[in-house]
Amino acid sequence: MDNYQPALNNVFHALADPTRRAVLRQLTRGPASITELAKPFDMALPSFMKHIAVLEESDLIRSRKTGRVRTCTLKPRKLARAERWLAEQRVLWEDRTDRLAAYAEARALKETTS
Amino acid sequence: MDNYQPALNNVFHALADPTRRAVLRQLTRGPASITELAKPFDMALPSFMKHIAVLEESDLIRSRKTGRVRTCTLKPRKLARAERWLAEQRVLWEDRTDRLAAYAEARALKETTS
DNA sequence: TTGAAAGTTAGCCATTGCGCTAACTGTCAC
DNA sequence: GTGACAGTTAGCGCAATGGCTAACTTTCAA
Repeated sequence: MDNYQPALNNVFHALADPTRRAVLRQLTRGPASITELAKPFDMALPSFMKHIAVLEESDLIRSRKTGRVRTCTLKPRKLARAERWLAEQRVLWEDRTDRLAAYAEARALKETTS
Repeated sequence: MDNYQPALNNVFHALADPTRRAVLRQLTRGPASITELAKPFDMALPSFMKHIAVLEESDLIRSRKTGRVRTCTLKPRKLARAERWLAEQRVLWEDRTDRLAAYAEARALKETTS
């Protein structure tokens, strides 16, 4: 079932912000430093770093510091997990609508033949 | 690009709460009334109804009142959109890792033949 | 060795999120 | 028509979110 699943809480929360989604998208093109990632955004660095922290706590990215530059990398496992949860709901939903459609069809058929 | 996309903000925010995810899952089994949906949760009704409001504002469910009972229905279009966004990122990332793998392989081959 | 670059820490502020209780409005069943 | 049932409204409290500035640390390059 959907018992707790705190990982999903974090991941979906992280995804709920457009800045963070844009960062993830940028990281699909490869690793990047904080300032590189921050460049497109009209935002003070400390504010931006909070977004990075959220992404890292949700395990969607990893970051490693060498010298004075911190490099971020995408960590797509949790992204895949979120996708799987959504796909699962869709399947449940589709199964149900399929059954409904089949039922309706059977009913309609019975109607015409009776 | 990921320009704004306020719909995704709402959808991911809605999905970030385990109560709301559980409600969605329940709704895959078919429409249900508010009190029916609320039953599994140890929560006052007004609190629960805020969750319903969030789900409705994010366009993940629809609700309609007849008599004194309000019935909720899943509205899976936005769920599909969220899934698509995630799949898109995965594809971008996989493309990139494929190219990297191909590059590494080509390099390794060149190494052994030189 | 000194100045700029890249982060980092600390602290402030306004808004939103998520829970509660109390009291109210309709509707249904008897 | 009266009581219970299903939901709704209003308002409170606290923690988290998402932005800011100011000041600091560490590293690199000239």
